[in-house]
Amino acid sequence: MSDDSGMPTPPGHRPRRARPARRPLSADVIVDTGMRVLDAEGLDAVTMRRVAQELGTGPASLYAHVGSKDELYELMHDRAAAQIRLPEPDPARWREQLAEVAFEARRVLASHRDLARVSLGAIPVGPNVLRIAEFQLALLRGAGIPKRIAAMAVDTLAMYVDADVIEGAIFGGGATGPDAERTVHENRIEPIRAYFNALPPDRYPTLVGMVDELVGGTSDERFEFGLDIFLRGIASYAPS
Amino acid sequence: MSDDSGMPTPPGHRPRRARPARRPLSADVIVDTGMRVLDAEGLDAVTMRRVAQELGTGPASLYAHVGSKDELYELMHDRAAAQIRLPEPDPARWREQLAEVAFEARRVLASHRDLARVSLGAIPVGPNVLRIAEFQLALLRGAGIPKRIAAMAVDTLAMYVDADVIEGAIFGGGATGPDAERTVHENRIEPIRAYFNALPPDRYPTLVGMVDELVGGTSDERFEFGLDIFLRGIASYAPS
DNA sequence: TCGTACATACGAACGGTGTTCGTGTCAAGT
DNA sequence: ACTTGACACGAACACCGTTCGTATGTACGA
Repeated sequence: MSDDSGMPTPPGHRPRRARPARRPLSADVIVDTGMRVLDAEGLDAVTMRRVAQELGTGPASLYAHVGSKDELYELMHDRAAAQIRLPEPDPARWREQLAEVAFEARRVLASHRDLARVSLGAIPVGPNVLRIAEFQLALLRGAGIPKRIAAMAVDTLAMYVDADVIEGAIFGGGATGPDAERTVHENRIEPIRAYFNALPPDRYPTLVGMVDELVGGTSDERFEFGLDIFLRGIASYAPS
Repeated sequence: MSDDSGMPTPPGHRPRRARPARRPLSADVIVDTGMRVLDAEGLDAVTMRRVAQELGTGPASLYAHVGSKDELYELMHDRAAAQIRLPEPDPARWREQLAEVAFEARRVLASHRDLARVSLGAIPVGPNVLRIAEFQLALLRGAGIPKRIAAMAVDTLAMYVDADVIEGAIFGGGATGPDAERTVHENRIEPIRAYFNALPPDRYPTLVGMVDELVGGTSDERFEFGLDIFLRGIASYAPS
């Protein structure tokens, strides 16, 4: 990436365009730019106009390479799914490996702000999301889980990961600084605790007696809790 | 509801307004109207302008009663939660009752199109969603489930219901007619099956061998499957 | 009964959105 | 050198959430 800003136009070099040597537009650079905006400002900031502006052009230019905003979102989702690393399959350790993949998928998805909103309720079609599904299905089938159960398990597992990331994204909000956790706690958690504590105890007797447990649990704890229950349940369908 | 359309204005009755005897605007009628639009055309159709138009006024008038569109959405969500019927608590049947509530919540949420998108990732604050939470917590605590586990369980359960309804909403789309199921099958399921069948078997060997199981399972089957696993997992934390 | 004060209603506008159309421009093929 | 076809993009359309200032009807005090 050379930086020619500040250089005057050489004489005789009639600029062939307003922006000389324009970068070739393509679906890839559009998705790239979308990911940059996403990571910096969240999914709602990823608009056609914003991405076009970032590329130094207008929104109409994008539609030659991306069918619609939703299609761009799906391409971004598959791009993110490409970052999910899969271990070498080891059928003997299928439960551990399924948990590994779930954690890894959660980590990657959560690292891209609220991108998970796209994947929840979207039918997996991209090559990378299918790659994950194939891995999980192979693991389950290798463990002797029936087809019907394996199919439902993969669906439910993806749903669980997506939903958890979405829930986590409404807190964090994306600010990942050194004292981000403290700020989040003060600004988000504390008001909720106060609200719950102020609830009428005669109407919600059990709830007000559990405020600490309700607002206190870490997102990681809750994820691991649900994942463990789910995997134990699946294991009950395995032979042996 | 009388119908005075077609009647001329009686002489001497100067209309006090352009729309005589205007109905009083209030948060309640705004939420009512929002629910009507939601049920008819889906959440995306519920815009400030659309609701205002339905009420024969402009969008600015709504802001005297509802703080923002998001607040309207939350009010609508709580209104829907009011329709969830809870059984008489019976601690001895806590597992069955928890399943009952989950099914009932799913039924009600699904009957309002994609309203579930609002509730996923929203902190429960409305009186009606808190009423559900209180019921579930009381049931779990009554069964001897530890506070920490019970808190995570209701969180996860609500998340599961919401995510399932959202996933279901991208199919159905809301069209609930006599032959709706057949149409959905032809227009949505069949293309997906075709796409999966056309996938390269060398890259996705396990997946292409399970197409029927992947696209075939009913939404109800899958929900019951996950719910059963989850409740069995929770039960393992109960004493006895 | 009249005048005033107040809460509500709302027209108009601001700055944004996704998407389409028609035109313009470039580079490769003949 | 000329044609052709793909791509870029300015302008516009029809929406969106939200705010501001003004108009209006009602209730109340004098």
